Amino acid sequence: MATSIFEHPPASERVRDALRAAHLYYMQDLTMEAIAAELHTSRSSVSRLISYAREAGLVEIQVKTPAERISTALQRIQDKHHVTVHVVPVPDSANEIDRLERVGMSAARILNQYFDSNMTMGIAWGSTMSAVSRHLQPKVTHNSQIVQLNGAANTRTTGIVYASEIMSRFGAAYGAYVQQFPVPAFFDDPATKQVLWRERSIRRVLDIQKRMDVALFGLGTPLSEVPGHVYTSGYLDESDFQSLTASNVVGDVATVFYRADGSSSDVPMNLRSSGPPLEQLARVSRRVCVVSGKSRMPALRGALAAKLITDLIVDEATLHGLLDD
Amino acid sequence: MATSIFEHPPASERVRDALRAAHLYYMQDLTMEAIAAELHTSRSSVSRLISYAREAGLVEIQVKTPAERISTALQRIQDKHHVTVHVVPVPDSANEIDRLERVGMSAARILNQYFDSNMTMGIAWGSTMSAVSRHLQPKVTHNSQIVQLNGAANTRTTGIVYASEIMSRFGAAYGAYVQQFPVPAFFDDPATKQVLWRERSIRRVLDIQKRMDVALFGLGTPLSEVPGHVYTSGYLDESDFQSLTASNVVGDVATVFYRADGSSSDVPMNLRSSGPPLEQLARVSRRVCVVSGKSRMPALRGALAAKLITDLIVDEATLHGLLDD
DNA sequence: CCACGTTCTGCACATGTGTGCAAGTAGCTT
DNA sequence: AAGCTACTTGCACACATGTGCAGAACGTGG
Repeated sequence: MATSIFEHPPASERVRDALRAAHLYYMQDLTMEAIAAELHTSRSSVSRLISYAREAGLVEIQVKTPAERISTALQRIQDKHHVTVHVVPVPDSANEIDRLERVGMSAARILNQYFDSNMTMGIAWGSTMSAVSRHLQPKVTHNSQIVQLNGAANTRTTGIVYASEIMSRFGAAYGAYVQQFPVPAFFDDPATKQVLWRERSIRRVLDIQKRMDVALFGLGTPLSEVPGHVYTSGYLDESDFQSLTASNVVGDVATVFYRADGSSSDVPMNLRSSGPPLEQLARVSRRVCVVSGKSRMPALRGALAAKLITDLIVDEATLHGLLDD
Repeated sequence: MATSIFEHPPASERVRDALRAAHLYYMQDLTMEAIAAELHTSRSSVSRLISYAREAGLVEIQVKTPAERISTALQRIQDKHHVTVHVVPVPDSANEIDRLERVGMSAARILNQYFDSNMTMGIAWGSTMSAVSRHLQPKVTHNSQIVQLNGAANTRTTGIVYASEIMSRFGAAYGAYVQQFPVPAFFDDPATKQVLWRERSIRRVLDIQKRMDVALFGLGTPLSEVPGHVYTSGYLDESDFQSLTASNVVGDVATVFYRADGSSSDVPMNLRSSGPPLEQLARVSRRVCVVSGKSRMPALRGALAAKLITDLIVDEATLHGLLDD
């Protein structure tokens, strides 16, 4: 009876039962009542077991759009940019907050198809990533890690709480090791960055970033009336904005800026940014971008032009704007 | 308003709505009530749409056993025979009929992970395959085909109705082309088989069989008190049974017999069988075997010894018998 | 234009599932 | 052994979903 020394019996028995209940429920279409009888327990316990199975990621549910259901306009976009588009249905009446929330939830579910054991996922931070992180669907993985793509400290706060909260949600959902990146989002002086980038502790993180299998990011935009987190929370000052405008920047990924044509070289701000150069990002084999809201459309067009995206998760209305090109 | 000339509007609009409803339900966790409001329809219609989405294979649900939950005994079996085992939970109290039904249902669901567009699946026939066929989960595929592995005619009937019913259920579930194999299960004279096998119409089918990507089969057993379909329905006569006994046969796959050690050469009956030689079967990249009931255990041991199986779907009780080796 | 059969819709009810709560249980401490 | 906390269980109820049925909408053919 005294078995608590082992990790197995207490929690593991629960997993075993949950697995069995889930199998009977989803694979054999038994009702919870019937399952309760088989497991010699009450129906409510079965309900809880199945909830647990879902929450623990023992059950995977996906909605698949048959290829022939994809509109030709969308097909053209996909072919042109070598991108897989996941359309998130959101009523036109929804406000930006709801929209972001729902896209985030869908993105979180879709993500589970792409992330698995032995993988490294790089993630940016921002309002979009925050939304995604709040809806992550747990999934058991081993030997996987999450690495932060760009620093979050700014002149007002260290940004640690905000970014690390996002990071740790990812870590918790996948049981992955979390690698933070404790540097400012932007350096005041490019030289400081150069120097710091030679530090071994920093290079360790940069190396992990270079080897990541999946990159997950939202898009920032300086143009919108509802700008991203970066543009409102003390990361940029007036001269920075002027610099971005002068460079014709339309958006950013992990605080690295690009123009409408997708180019990002010669943007002075990028020399001071802690995010990965976009050429490097483009070498990651899967690059998942989450976009919500029409205000991000110019940024999205630029990101597509820069070939930054392999998988795009976007709300319906924004996508429709894109189709009109 | 008059658009019924096109194939699109009538049925396709339904698919579109079903897809949207399913997405909102499974990916965004909305209640059917909320979805009804978004789609401007009643809650009951949404319930029906989502049912339809499930039935049409637009939604895929799978229960995944985390690797660390697999018992070491099972792990040993898997490693030894290079096989992936899917355990189907069935209460010990269940009778053989229920057991078969439930294993069949689970097998049908699992199968969807393995069969997709541009694939050819070979299937045997028998009581197990019949059970599987009755529970197939539809899935949209293109350019796929189902090919019958062995003939079904016998001295009493042409077996066409029985086997072709199984076949066509598979075809319907996957939208696949169905290739029947209109020959007897066993020839009276091996020479007849040799001659027929040279016919171009027959060789076409044999060629398709050789190129199949997935083989799906149950196991026959001559030993059981509850024998498989082949052993009870006029396929074999008294002398055939004696021949099998003399050859120490423990089971068959698609009416090709093997011994406990997995060997199948020198079994005279096989010269007259219409099924694919086991050496040929073993070259198929995925070979899914469905087994239900302890009576099939000797047949299962033999099939494992013959390395016929890459994926085994088996009820819990039968598996436990196997683990005691 | 009407009569007919078919399909679709929403209502009302039946069934199935989720959850707050109180009682019970197990492990641990004193 | 009693007392404590943390967790689990089943009940009763609230909520969510499935479905038979009657009427509406649609398409078809007379």
